[in-house]
Amino acid sequence: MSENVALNFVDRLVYEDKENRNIDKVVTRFPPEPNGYLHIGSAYAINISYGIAKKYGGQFNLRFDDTNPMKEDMEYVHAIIEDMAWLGCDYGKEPFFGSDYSKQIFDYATFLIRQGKAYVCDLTMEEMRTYRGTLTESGKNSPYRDRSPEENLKLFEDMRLGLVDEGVRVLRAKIDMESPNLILRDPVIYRVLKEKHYRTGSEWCIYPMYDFAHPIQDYIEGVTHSLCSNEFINHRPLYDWVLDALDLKGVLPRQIEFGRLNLTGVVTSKRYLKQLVDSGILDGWDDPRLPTIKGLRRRGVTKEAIFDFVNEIGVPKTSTTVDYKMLEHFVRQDLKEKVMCLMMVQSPLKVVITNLEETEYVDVDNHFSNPEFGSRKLPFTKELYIEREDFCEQPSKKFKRLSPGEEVRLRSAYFIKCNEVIKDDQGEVVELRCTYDPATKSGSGFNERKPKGTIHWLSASDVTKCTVRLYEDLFLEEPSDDQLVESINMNSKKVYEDALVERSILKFIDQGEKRFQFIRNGYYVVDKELTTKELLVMNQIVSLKSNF
RNA sequence: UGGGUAGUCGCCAAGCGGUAAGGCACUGGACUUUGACUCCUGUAUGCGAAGGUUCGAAUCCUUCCUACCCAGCCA
Repeated sequence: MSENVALNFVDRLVYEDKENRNIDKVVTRFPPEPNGYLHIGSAYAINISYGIAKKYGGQFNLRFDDTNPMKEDMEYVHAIIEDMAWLGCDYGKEPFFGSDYSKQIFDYATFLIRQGKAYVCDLTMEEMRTYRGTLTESGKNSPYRDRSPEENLKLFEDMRLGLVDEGVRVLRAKIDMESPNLILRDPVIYRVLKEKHYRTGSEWCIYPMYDFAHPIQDYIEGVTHSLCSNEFINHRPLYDWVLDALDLKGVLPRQIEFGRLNLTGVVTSKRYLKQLVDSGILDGWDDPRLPTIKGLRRRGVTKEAIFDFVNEIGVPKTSTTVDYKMLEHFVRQDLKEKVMCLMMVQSPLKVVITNLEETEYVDVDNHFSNPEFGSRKLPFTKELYIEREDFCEQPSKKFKRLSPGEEVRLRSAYFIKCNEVIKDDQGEVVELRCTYDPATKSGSGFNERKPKGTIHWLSASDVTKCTVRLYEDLFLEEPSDDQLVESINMNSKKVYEDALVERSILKFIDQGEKRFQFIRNGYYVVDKELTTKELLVMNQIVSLKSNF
């Protein structure tokens, strides 16, 4: 055994447990309910369980926790499988389904009944709430608590046969109505649900509750460490109670909880996500502003960046709210070495080089530091475009771009000097007349003057139009429960329909490149959904950092 | 007011009785044909608070304070 370098407290617990209980194969699992889409918080949870399994050479399962026919759907199963594949987490050949264990779980329930540890209860929901007591007052026993195993068996069978209506009777574990932990006050472990299940159809009309099903599912799969988020910490005694009451043999699973991950500027709960998508303000589950895996993917975030990010966060014991900037950092970090650098202008401003007649081709590096990316030729012509924001008629002293009478370098080309500003009737600048200095050619070593700055540009003869979409935080402040939709930052999406990008991008896209750095603008990805033969649509993945 | 979990820089987070790692963000500077990248630089005499034990405490003890979770026939 190699020396254990504990990554976090979960790792440490697993390591000790592995030694103490002589576990030779660590098995973990990720158990999503197929009632929504995976998101960054899921990736974080997956990474913890997957990471542990991988570290100990064990096994990692994907299991659909589908014991509630009211909420689950095959659509989500497919979506989750697709996202898992994209994330590249290997969970063996096939995913598992909790619903495949229906019969076994049912048999365990009858075992419990025979042991006198579970009973059928006729209390209504309201009555049960009353009997349960409160946080400070203990509960009292159900009048049905002492039914005989025989009677319970019969009643439970009636439930299974569909002879009992929903809400009329449930199966409860007989634990302790006086427990200070409300979870242990005779929890319901089976209820009647006559809804069609998306996989088992109407084969069953009773379904186990999470607290009963989960430990059994874990046990059946040989899961040794059932890692889940903090909200289940109060459930652990019940998890252990079930395992113990069932008198199971072999290595029993152990539940360990970790803190949830929250990100500033976004929400991750399925309920909120659904509300947002349903509001119609977003463009669906894969809206690039959403922290869903599909959204992040469409946004252009790489899985490498996601995993670097969640790994850096570690495994906290309490829930945390991490600054979104940290994710952005890892996105830039990942992309900067991977993608080529092209030039794009979001809001073009025409520039005419008055002293240039003949087109000249200049050599432009495809990457800011890595020569392996090669270079390309770009035409330097009389008519150019620059970024509207790179010109200012009355600049402040700190402005390091183009202004009247000042000189800047066009990247990889020449210095240009602005001599004349042409405006339309409204007084808006529509064109700049500039001269270039042939002596200042890029690479010539010219250093007699320093330009104000270096800006990017495009030749009017060598552009292709594209739509560029920029994103900001979906929420500027933590939204409250009832103000979720109202709290949406309506400026979170900005669309530039008149953006121009150098034509060479089309060639690179054909060669399979989807992500680029647009110099001085940021990292962008081709939007697969919106891009057509006629129209190129790009999403900004993340901007470049800027001190300006 | 019951039970549970947790409090280390603005945000994450190491630390596990020997004198406060690291990352993000931010500062200042160097470099620069991306105001990028990179590289330096600075940033908790302080670890929720107060006591105590100890030669020595973020680490052990006591009390207190704060936050989060639990009263679904959801997961």
